[in-house]
Amino acid sequence: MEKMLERLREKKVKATPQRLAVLEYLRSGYIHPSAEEIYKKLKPLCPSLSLATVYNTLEALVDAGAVNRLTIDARRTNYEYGRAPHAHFLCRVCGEIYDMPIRRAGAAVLRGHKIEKTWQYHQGVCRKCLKSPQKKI
Amino acid sequence: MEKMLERLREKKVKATPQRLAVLEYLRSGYIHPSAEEIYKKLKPLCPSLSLATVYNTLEALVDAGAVNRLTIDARRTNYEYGRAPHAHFLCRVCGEIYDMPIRRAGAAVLRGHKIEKTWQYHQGVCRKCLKSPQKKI
DNA sequence: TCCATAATTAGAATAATTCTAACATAATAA
DNA sequence: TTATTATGTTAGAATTATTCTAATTATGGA
Repeated sequence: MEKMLERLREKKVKATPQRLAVLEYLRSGYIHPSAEEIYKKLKPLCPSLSLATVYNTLEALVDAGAVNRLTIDARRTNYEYGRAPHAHFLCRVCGEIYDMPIRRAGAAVLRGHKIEKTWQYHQGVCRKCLKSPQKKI
Repeated sequence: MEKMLERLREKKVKATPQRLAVLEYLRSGYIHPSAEEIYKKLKPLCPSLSLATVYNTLEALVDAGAVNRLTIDARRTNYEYGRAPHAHFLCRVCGEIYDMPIRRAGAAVLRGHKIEKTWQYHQGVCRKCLKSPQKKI
């Protein structure tokens, strides 16, 4: 946690109570909540908290590398504490997200979950944008 | 294309002009448009087309296995023609999506694109839902 | 402590997606 | 073919996740 605070300081992200609450909540388990879920969970503990702050905070924490943004579920964006790289599994019945080991694609059962589809997503800067000096990268 | 029509017939998906137009558009290139983009492209060719139909059609085509739904970009859902499995790359500067070969995670340059982050997503039915007989799976 | 900057807040605005209900079309039965 | 039924299409309204706005408040450094 101390390391994380240092990392935030380096990125000029102020360690406010709201941000620490969000970060601590994400760190508290292998969970993948949406912004709304985080807000509902923390609101009783931090009554002044607003949903906009949760969104702002998540953005700041993602930018600082402390939190991962998951786009596995088209209905909402989910977030997790930034641990070692791993894959994710979304249940198409209940919507639950599970952590998974990274592995090659292919239908199978892994950790008891029936895998029906697999995607691999990369993000970065494309070759066009790498060449165009007008946009800040 | 004939194979695809058969597959649709099997799934009881009627081959309407709107559906064929969407499928043909997706098949016409290695493209990853959003519902809105598909609508704007096809509206001049098919003036009665509505955006709701594009959404309905995409849902039917995804269910039939003819089209893939991509959740790489949190701002919108993208779609592609169902070809052989491959990975995707999202440029964080311009938002363009590129097809990529499947490979192990790790930062690198691939096809000229600078990869900064990688995710692997699986979808299916989780072990809990596999066991619960009340929900239809 | 004071100050400048950055963060928080509530509520309004936006935009992607889904829903609704009327109408149209296609498939099936008679 | 004609009638019947099921399915698909449509426009516009509704919903909902997310972003924006502008006023207020808190933070960290001097």
